[in-house]
Amino acid sequence: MRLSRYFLPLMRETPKEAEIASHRLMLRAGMIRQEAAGIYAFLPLGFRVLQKVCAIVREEQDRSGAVELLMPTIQSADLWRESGRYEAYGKEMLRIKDRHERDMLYGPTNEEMITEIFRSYVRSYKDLPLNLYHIQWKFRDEVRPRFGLMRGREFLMKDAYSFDLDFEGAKHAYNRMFVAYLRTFARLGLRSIPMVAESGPIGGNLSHEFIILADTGESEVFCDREYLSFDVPGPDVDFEHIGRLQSIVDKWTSLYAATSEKHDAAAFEKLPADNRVSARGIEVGHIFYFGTKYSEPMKAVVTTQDGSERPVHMGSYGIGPSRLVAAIIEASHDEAGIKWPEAVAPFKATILNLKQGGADTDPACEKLYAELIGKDIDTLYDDTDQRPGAKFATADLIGIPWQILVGPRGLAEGKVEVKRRADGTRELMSPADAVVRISGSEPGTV
RNA sequence: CGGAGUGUGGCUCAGCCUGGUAGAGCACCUCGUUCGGGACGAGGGGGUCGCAGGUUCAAAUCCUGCCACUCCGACCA
Repeated sequence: MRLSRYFLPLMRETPKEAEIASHRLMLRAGMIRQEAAGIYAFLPLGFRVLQKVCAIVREEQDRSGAVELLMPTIQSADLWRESGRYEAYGKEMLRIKDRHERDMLYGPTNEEMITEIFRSYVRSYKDLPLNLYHIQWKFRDEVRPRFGLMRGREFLMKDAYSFDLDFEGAKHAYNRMFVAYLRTFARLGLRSIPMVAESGPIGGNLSHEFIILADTGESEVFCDREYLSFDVPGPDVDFEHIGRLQSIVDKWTSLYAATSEKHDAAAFEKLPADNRVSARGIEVGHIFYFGTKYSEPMKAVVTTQDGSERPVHMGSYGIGPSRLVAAIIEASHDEAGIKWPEAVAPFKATILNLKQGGADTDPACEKLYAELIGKDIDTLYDDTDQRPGAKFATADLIGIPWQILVGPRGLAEGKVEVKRRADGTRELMSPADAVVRISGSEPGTV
């Protein structure tokens, strides 16, 4: 992409409403625009990142055995009356009437609808287990939206719903998501820690929040330092193997980790002092098992082997990709701007023509640009007539991982300078070596 | 929902107390000079001062109501 043809409305000054780093940087980098309280448009740069986050979420959901579909944002109130939640949900639910005065709503979540879909088609225990998910916009009319995308009213959510014959099956479904979440966040360059969350009406311990540590996190969290060095399951993890999956989950739930609501100060004090991590955290995922809470009232039943009917055991599993975009920035930025992990960077590389219009720099940039595009590397070519300093500032602000500086000084020796945004390293190399270096760089780490 | 604030050009803000022709910096447009860490000169465009009512010869400024947004607290991917 040539910057001169792109739509990248940068801001040099910080809009006064933005208090936290991710909000400030997303506005300054031209990623989002607020349209109303807690409601944002994704501008091209922000949309690219959002799509990359979604792609990774999707890949890991698919890998774990979940099946994607897409449900609508607008739902009928009747469905919610069946589950009893229409009255219970309160003012957070945006209620709408259509032209025939029918009660509709903008979905804050989809348990009812997925249960309705499931019960319409599934009759036999042989069709289980099943996990259906979608990535769709949600609306929750929060009393007080804040922190930009971190706590918006409209937000993108990946929500998955599992259906199993019994508790044992549901537990395996839960474990699949547990491991898929560990992998998803790791691929996004984040270290997530599963923390015990409020369990549903069924009880037990089958509810976890996935928290990432960040100084500007919204809640206080406590955990054992050892979590920070745990290995994340690799891409070859066998999601069908009940025992192996369980042992991974057991390991990741063996140590102390809790949000402030579930914090047990006495248990925490028993850890060696060096192991006590007390920090701020951002919730980026939440999984829970809720048994037959919806399947019973909504009659989502299957016929079992002995011919009887039984309500299915369900669980639901949420990740907020739009919040994740903000969370990644909270976890990785500096004074100059965002430092994207390569896996989600809007562009992998940028070429900065330090003398636009120069007899030597122009053709050198064009050649580099063509080579990177030829290698299918997302590249932003800054071909504007800005001064070099402004180009550096732009590249740093929007956080492109690899910056290729093409100026007369280097070119005189047949070199360009390659800078890595995440760690600030710089190298002088030939343009051909720069292309090789960037195309061969390790993705997924900061 | 309780508390505290803010609305003046695209952005950051001054002007309001003490009413009298709407300002600055950045951004934008034109020309020229520049070009390795947010350039310089000259010229130029752009604002129903959130909305409605009131007071006044006269309202961005004073009064009343409304709306929007932000921040702090209780709730949530």
